[in-house]
Amino acid sequence: MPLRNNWTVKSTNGILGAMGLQPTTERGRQTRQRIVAAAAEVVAENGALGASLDEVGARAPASRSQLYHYFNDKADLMRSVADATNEAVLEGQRDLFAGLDSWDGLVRWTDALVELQVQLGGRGGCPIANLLGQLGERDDDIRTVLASGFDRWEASIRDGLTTMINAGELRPDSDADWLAASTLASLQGGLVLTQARRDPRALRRALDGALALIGTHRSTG
Amino acid sequence: MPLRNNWTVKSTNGILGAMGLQPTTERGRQTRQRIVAAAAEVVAENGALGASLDEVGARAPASRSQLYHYFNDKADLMRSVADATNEAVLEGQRDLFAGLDSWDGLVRWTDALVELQVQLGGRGGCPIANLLGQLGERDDDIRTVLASGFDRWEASIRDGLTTMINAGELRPDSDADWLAASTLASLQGGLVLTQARRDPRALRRALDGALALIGTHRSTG
DNA sequence: GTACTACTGGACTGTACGGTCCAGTAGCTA
DNA sequence: TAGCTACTGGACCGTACAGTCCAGTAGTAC
Repeated sequence: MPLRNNWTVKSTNGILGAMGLQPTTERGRQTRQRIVAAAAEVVAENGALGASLDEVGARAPASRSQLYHYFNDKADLMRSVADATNEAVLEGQRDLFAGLDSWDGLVRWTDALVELQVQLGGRGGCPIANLLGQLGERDDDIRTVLASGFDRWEASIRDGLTTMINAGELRPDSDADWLAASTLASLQGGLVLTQARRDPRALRRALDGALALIGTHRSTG
Repeated sequence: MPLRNNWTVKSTNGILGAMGLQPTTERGRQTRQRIVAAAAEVVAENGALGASLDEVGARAPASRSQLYHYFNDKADLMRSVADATNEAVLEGQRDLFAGLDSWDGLVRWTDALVELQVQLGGRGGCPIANLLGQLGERDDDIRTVLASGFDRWEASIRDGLTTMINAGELRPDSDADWLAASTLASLQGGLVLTQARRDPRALRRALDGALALIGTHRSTG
C-alpha cells in the first residue's frame, strides 16, 4: 500500500538487517553499489523526499526491479545511503584525522574544512546533518546510523586530543571527551551558519572558537 | 505546469514580495494567519517536501482557493512559514535575550535552551536549521529569510556580550562579534548532535564550551 | 547439454500531489 | 436597494510518484 509520505515509517521487523537481498555475485555487487552511489547523488541534489526512484534508476543505471531486488523499499535504500554518507564524510577526512594529534594538525584540519567550504561556495552544509534533518525524525534506524557517524567523527577528534594530552601538548587535566564534543558541535553549527549565509567565514569563526577553547588547555612552555 | 520537485524554484520576479494577495479585511487576515500557522505545524511534522497542501487546508481549515488566494504557490507559502518560524524561535527567547547582559543571564539562557531540549526528548532540532536543510539549497529567497533569522539571533547574543563588555564584566578587548558567532554555532551544532542522539547532554556540552570560551574573557576581580 | 539460481528489464497500477477553474457568498459603500 | 470587491468552496486535471508483476537473460554446478 504505497501511501506517500509514509514510506519512511519502518514497516519491517525492528531488527536492523531486514534489507533487500545481498548480492552474491560480483556483477550483483556492482549493481547494488551503483544504485547506492546514484541514490546518494540524487539525495544530495534533491533531498531525500525529493529523490525519486525513477531518477535513481536512470542515473545508476538500473531498472525498477534491480532497485527492489536489492532493497525492500525506498526507506531501505535511504538507510544504505545514510551508511554511504557516513563513510564518504569520514573517509574524506581520514588523512586529516591522522594529523589531529598535534596543535598544528588541529589547525590544518580546520583549515581544510574551511577551504572545502570555500570551494563549495558555502553550499550544501554537512551531508550527515542534512540527512538527519530530512529523515531523522521519521526513521529511527536512519537516525541511529547517522548518530553513529557523528560518534565516529567525535571519536576521531577525541583520539587526537587524547594523544595531545599524553604527549604533554595539552594539560593532563584537560577533558578530551568534552572538548571533542564541543569541537564537533562548533563544526556542525559553523556549517549550518555557512550554509545559511553562503559564507565560509561563519565556519572559520566557529572553528576558531573551538581552537581557542582547546588552546586554553595547552601546556605552557 | 505543476512539475513536481520543481515547485521550489522561484518562478516569479526576483523582488521579494511577489507573493499572493495581502488580506485587507480582518477576516482575511485571520484566514491567512490560520493557513500559515497550520502550514508551519504540518512542516514541523512532515518536513517541507512532505507537507501537502491538502493537509494544510484540512488543518487550517481553509479551502484550496483560500490557499491560492493568499499565496502564489507552495513555495510562496513556505516563505511565509520560514518567516513565521523565525518569529516563533526568536520570540520564544525574547525574555532570555533581555537577560543576556550578564554572566548569570548567559548561564540562564543556556539552561533554558537545554531544558527545552530535555522536555522535547532531544527531538526536532532547531526549526530554522531544519527548514534551511530542507529548502535552503533549492530556494534562495527562503535561504535568505532563514539567514536573517540567524542574523537576528546572533545580534541578540552580541548585544548582550557588548553590554557585558561595556559594564566591565568582560575585558574591553573581547571580540563580541566573534564570540556571538561562535556561541550561536555551538548552539546550532549542539542541537544537531542532540537531535541525532536524542540526548540533550550534547547541547549541554556544546554550550558549556561556548560559556567556557566567553569565560576566558571575564574580567578578573 | 540440463537444471537451478542470481540477476535484469520494463510495462503497469493506484494514488497523492500541486495547481486550476468557476461559481459562489460575505461585507462594505452609497 | 444596487454594485463592487474581498473572500470562500470544492470539484476537477495532469502528472510524478512508490511499489508490483512477470517474463526474461546471464551465470554456475553437474
